[in-house]
Amino acid sequence: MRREPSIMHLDLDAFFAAVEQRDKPSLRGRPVVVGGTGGRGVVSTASYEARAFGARSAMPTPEARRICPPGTAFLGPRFAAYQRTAEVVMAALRELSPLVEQVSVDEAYVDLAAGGHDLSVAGVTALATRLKDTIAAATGGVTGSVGVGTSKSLAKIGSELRKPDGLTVVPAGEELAVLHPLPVRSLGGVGPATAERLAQVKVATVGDLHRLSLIDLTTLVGQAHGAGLYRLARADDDRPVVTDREAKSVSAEETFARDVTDPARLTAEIDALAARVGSRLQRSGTSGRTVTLKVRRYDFSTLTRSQTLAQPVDDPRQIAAVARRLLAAVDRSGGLRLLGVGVSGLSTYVQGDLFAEPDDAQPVDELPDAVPGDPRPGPSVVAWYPGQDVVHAERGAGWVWGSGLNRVTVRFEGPRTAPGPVRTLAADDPALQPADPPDWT
DNA sequence: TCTGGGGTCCTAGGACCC
DNA sequence: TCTGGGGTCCTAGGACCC
Repeated sequence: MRREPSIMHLDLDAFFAAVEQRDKPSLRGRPVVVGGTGGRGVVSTASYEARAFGARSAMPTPEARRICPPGTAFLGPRFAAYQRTAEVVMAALRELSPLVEQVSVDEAYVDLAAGGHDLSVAGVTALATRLKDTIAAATGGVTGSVGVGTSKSLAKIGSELRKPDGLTVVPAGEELAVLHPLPVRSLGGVGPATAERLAQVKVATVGDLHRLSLIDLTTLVGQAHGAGLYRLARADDDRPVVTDREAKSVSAEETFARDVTDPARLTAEIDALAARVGSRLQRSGTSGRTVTLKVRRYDFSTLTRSQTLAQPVDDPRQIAAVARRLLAAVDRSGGLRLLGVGVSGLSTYVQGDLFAEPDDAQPVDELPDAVPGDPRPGPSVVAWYPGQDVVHAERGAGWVWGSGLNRVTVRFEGPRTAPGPVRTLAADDPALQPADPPDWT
């Protein structure tokens, strides 16, 4: 918590719908719902006119169609248009301070202390008022709600307080007076499950929360979460505004219009998802070691299966190969509603001869025992080409294709643009060397 | 005519290592 | 033939956010 209200939070109002109303004047003043328009779609954003009829984000679109009047516009999203508009807004924020943290397309924090501003209440109020005008003018009428406070959480709560087109400055010293009457759901990190647990011990407002001990709170909702809420209830929040965070995972998923059983179709879907993930990884110059498959069954039960590889991947074919194997091990009877493919454990792509292709590889019979006669399996990574070439060969996982005991089929990493061939090696091939001789002591 | 898609963070158990 | 404890990695699931 700072001594002056120097953190600003901006939240664009009903953003997707507002862009649609800006671009299509006939929609202005009318209920607009943006989101999936199919039978399994959900609402991304409802305009305020549509909210008056009960339409909400995350509501199934068919339900929104039931409750909204005739004449309501149901539109699929145009992400490129939203992105372009958001960039105009973010540029306006960067005029205020170099420290801008974009949290999503339509939301950002600004550290005003890094911008050399008058941080009095009057000063930040005038600043925020000018900003709102600037945004409306630059975007052609999109409005935003602004909160300014002594911490991120107070700024965010401030921007929620008077929506749409609102402005709230929480002066230093008034944090608890603002916070305590609010429902616990106002705090970031309190969703339906946490609110329900808190309700069971008669905690409804942040003020109620303030009366719980740290021990009670962590017992109720867990270590990290409890400690975080304990601090938030006291306006104790020193999280900095950070310019850019590295992505930790990349994923793509798809809900099918109707449940899918056909194995060929499922394979094709996995390939398509892996292609999207792989190309995004390659475009961002990154790759990751853990491939995750997500499956939602006909009954909405959802599970994930993941595998961590010896080396990071960004090649769609490799990602797809792992995802397909993971899918093979899950029960698909009854049909699948959704498939997803993700890559995590990201690292900046390692360039160079590490991925060069070996020019020779020969067939053989058996993997070496790590210790002759010892029944325990050898190390999982069985082979490295001397020098630059890497062989991924893991028993029972990774790049072993054809898991017979007597031979191992190994995929050689090729250059990024052209993955190497699949070959079969034998254990007495001099190229195969245990990477890490085990130490049984 | 049920419940998207893209993320982040946390927890818990087991394996493994020292 | 008795057995601690900490740390890290991996997997799976859950809560939450926009």
